Amino acid sequence: MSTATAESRPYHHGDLSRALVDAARKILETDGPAALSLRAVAREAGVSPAAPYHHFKDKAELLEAVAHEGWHELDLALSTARASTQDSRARMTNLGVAYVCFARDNPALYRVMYDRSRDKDALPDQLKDDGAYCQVRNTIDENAGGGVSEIDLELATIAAWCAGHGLAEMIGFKQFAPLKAQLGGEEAFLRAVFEHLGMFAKFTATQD
Amino acid sequence: MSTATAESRPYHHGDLSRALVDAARKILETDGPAALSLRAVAREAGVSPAAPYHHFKDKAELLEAVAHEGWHELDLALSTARASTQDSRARMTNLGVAYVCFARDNPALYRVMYDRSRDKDALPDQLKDDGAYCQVRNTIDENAGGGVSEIDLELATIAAWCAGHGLAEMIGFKQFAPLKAQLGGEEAFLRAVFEHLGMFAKFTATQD
DNA sequence: GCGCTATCTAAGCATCGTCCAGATTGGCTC
DNA sequence: GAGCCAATCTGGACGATGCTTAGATAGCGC
Repeated sequence: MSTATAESRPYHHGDLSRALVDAARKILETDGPAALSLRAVAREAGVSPAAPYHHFKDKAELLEAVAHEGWHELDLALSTARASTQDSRARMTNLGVAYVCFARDNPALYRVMYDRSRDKDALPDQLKDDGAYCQVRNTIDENAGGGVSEIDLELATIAAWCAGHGLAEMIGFKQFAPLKAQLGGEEAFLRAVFEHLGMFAKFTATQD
Repeated sequence: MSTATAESRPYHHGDLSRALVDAARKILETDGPAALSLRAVAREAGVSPAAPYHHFKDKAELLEAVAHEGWHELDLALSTARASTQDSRARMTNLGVAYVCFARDNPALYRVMYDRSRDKDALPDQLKDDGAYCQVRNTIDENAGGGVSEIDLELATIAAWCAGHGLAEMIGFKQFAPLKAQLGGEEAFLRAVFEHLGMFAKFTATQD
């Protein structure tokens, strides 16, 4: 038959790549990373288990596409945070808080993003050029007034990024619950930790 | 037959739990986390695929045992690092370097350790009482001369731990290679990042 | 309107985690 | 020392997974 039945999709989907990525993200949000099988994605998209292989080489390549979207959305979140204040010290803390909040609000997506990175032993390349990593570096540079050596700037960015990632992975840990309550909520806890990090102390300590 | 053939083990292994954990660790080191199936572990231990279920409830419980050993060994590594110098500032950096080096030298084991933690949304409990986390907290307390509030001490420990974990997960990333070369090796790179973190700046900045 | 080719399905393979029924045997009781 | 219980281990099975292959379908350029 040339057209689909009332229930089923037409034989050719139209935009399966897009639909598969959307299905994957829906499963991630709903059931978490453990439930994210290629077959489940195909099921969610209403398509046979083999169909995805015409759009992605394997499961890893699908996850790569999902991760790519995640990094893009993280970019946006950091851009917003960076523009949120004029105070150079607060801006840096806001950036950190925004980073961790993104991970907290999209835990499964964030996990996929970093799992892919670890498999490749590398962060996505676009981060360095105009992405989230670049935003952190620029913010540090602005805070320091521009007179920082390239190597110091890079080290400070790495330090900040690692701290943010570590906190992002652990923000939900049960052991932190009492401290969060004591400090008046999760965001207050986050700010306190970031301020304790004293990162960029090298550049901003004299302004204290 | 009552005894085993020349090739095979006796019907009852004797200490299968131990052998299974060892087999799992061997597979982790040799082939990485992706190759770590329960069946492969059983194969490595020379036992049927169902045998492990008489010693561990499921695969997760086996991994839990592996992770437990990993945390214990991390404790030892940090103890050694902590005793390596009298200088309070250097001691803290040494602790961080030792942490990351452990992760670098046991990447698959470290991954299992944290994967288990994320599944439970908690670090292992013994860390708080007399384990690695406790060592970091004590070292910070010593550095600060003891006059730190409980809450500040906790925040600083969390900050340090998160930074260490973040760096541990990314130390192998390709993007850092040029910087490592420029600084004269991986350990020099590590020290530089940790010093840039300026963590505990709150407690030690005045000693600069 | 024809055919090329991208897209999709159906069926199958090896592997996985887990369970069950039954074989084996170490160690306690008498 | 004999006998039995319970812990341990095997073989086989089930459903699910990632991926491949052969063949069905249909959009699109000519």
